[in-house]
Amino acid sequence: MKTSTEKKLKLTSARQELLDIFEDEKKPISFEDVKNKISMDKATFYRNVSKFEKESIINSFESNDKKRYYEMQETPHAHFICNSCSAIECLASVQPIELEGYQINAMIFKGTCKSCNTESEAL
Amino acid sequence: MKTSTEKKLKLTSARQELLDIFEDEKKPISFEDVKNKISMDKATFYRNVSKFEKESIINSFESNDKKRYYEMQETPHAHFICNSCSAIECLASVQPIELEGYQINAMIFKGTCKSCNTESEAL
DNA sequence: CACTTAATTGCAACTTAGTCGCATTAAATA
DNA sequence: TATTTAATGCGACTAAGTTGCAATTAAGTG
Repeated sequence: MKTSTEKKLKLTSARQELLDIFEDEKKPISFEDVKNKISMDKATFYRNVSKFEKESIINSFESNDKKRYYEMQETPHAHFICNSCSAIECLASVQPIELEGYQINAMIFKGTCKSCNTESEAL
Repeated sequence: MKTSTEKKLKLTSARQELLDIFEDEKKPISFEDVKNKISMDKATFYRNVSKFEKESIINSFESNDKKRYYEMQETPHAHFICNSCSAIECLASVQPIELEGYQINAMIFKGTCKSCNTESEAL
């Protein structure tokens, strides 16, 4: 990760708090997911993740549930969103796709996840 | 498309209006896109697209702009969402991906589309 | 360290996509 | 055409995310 001076972002306590959380988490998280753990206001949360994203520190995408999910920008990988239980999984094994003329930064698959599949088979 | 009796859905004028629009459009549309063309209330729009989706008549997904997009469920295809201009394109050529244990119903790619790519190169 | 300044914060008010309860209306069926 | 049950319009509501503003704080400078 680049330092705050390189990015000309001040390293405030709110930002440190967020960076710690994002580094601990191994999957994308929404404001809802962290609102009880953090001490900052939601406006501060949103303003900071927005800045982090502009500086390429984190990535984000919208899920099925009208919420935006954020995660550290580390090794690029695809995501799977379950239409049944809304779980989000990171897919390390899926190879990035090439498309003439397009620059692809993210891949999202939707459908039914492993555990929801097994449940419905059991019926 | 299955008939309304098979689906036990009444074929109301609002539903006919929506089906006509979805058949005309060749790309996913949001409520915003059609609100001036339709005569029904927004609650009716949302209730109907929700029923259509349950009955597998249409598909939907969320875009970058916090809006949900709907389209007829015809030949399955991937979608591309441009992070720069928010345009949504249907990608007929992309082959569906298989993933052990998962059932994949939709594939979404995000990045920069052809025209936004060319624009930035021109600078 | 004290001083300055621009960036950041909290707060409250706001915006907007989508939902919900309810009384009214309109399909489908007999 | 009478009955029934689903569907509609309306208005009020919800919740994610945004914005303006005054107060605060990080970081650089002497």
